[in-house]
Order: sequence, then C-alpha cells, then structure tokens
Amino acid sequence: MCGRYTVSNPGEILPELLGHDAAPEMAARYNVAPTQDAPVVVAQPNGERSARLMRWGLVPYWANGIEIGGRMINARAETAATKPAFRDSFARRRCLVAADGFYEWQRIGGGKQPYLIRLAGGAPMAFAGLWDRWRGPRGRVLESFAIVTTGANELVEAIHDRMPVVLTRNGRATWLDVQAPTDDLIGLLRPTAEPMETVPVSDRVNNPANDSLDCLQPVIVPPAPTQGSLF
DNA sequence: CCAGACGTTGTT
DNA sequence: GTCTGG
DNA sequence: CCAGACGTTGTT
DNA sequence: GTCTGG
Repeated sequence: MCGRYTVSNPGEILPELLGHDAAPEMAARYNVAPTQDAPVVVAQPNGERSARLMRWGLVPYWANGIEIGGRMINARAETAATKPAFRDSFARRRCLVAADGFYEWQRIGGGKQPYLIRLAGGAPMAFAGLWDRWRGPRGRVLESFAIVTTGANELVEAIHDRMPVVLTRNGRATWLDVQAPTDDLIGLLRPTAEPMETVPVSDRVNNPANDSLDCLQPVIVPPAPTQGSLF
C-alpha cells in the first residue's frame, strides 16, 4: 500500500507535473502522513493543469463527517472504478499526487523495517490519485484525495506486496483527460516498470510528527538469519 | 420500508 | 448519494 | 502507514 | 485488541 511518502523537491516535481514553470511555492515534505495537506495536480475545465493542496484521505461528498477519510487513504486499482466511495471520483475527479518517494514497512520477525522507495536518481513521480469535494456545516469545504494502489513490481515485492500506481508522462495526460475511456484509465493502473531504488531508512519516519531530512537517512539493516532460529 | 455501510492492510 | 441487508 | 489512547465526574 | 488522529 502507500501510507507515507515524500515531496522532498517540490520545486522540480510541480513544474514537471504541471508541464510549465509557473508552479506555486510549496514546502518540502519528507514524511507526508494521512490527514495532512499535500500538493496534487488537477486539470481545470479549460484543460490547464493547476496545483493545489488537498487533505490526504478521501472524504466522499456524501459523507456526514470527515472521519471517514482516515479509511480512504488508498483505493485499490482493481476495484476503484466501482466501489461506492471512489467510483464518482474515478469517473470525474482524477488527479496527480506530487511525490518523489514513498515508504513501505517490511515485516521481519517481530519487527518492521521502513524503506524509502524512489525512481532511480530521485526523479519526480506522479501517483494516480482520486479526489473529492466535501461540504460541511457553516460553509466548510474540504478537498481531499486518495492514492490508487496496485500490486508490487519485482523490486518492491521483496519489501511489500502493494505499491502506489506511478504514472508515465503519457499516462498522466490520459489520467487527467476527462474524456478518457474507462478501459484506457484502467490500463494505466499497473506496477511501474521504471528503474527504482529501495533504501532502508531510520525508524524516525515511523512517527508522523517527524518531517525532516533524517527520514531519508539510509541505515544498515542487520542481515536476517538464513536458517534455524536464534535459540 | 428503514438502517447502516461506504476502505485497505495484514493477520489468523 | 446509493446500495445491501433485515 | 505508525503512534497513542483506551474513562467518568465535576470543576474551572 | 481496536480505534482515532496525524
């Protein structure tokens, strides 16, 4: 799945996803956690792309409160087009989630080891995203998003069995195209084939309150016992 | 008819 | 809002 | 995803 | 163990 990610270089990522240099200034993020605001790119009615902050954890327009967003941080590629919580967004409100890395936790014995996973060289990534606009009491408006997930590719499989959908440049255009046929959209939702790197990182990333460069800091993982048990 | 869910992951 | 289950 | 709470009463 | 919040 995808429960944390990075936007460590928004100054490069946003122009790349927008397709132009007039990107708004956004703070660098090393540990984006659910319920926090993060930058996404949407296509306006005139086709131009724009970047804005939305809350991670999709709150459907029909929800009675925003708490439901905590359970809607990911949408499975296999079912997003038909699930009640996501299908309207899948049909009409798709977005690009700006990122340049995501974290997955590998379960080892009793514990967990976090890994940072990036495109080779830390290139910008666009996760396939869905968004919605919720209207609450007293005129409150909340825009929020979910990240579409798919099966892990060969590299990531060693760590975890799911990962976010990372769109190619052409895939981004299709994903944002309101006219795109459903079959074309579903065809995009596959594990990326781009070269990637996985880096074991400090468990500083575990705490969502830690949003600093040391989340990216590589660590040495003790080799797992290959046979037998320790005692 | 009304009430209640609407999700993913991982673990057993 | 819409669907499922009672 | 992980971290942190998990409760009631009464008083300020 | 399970739920809520970040």
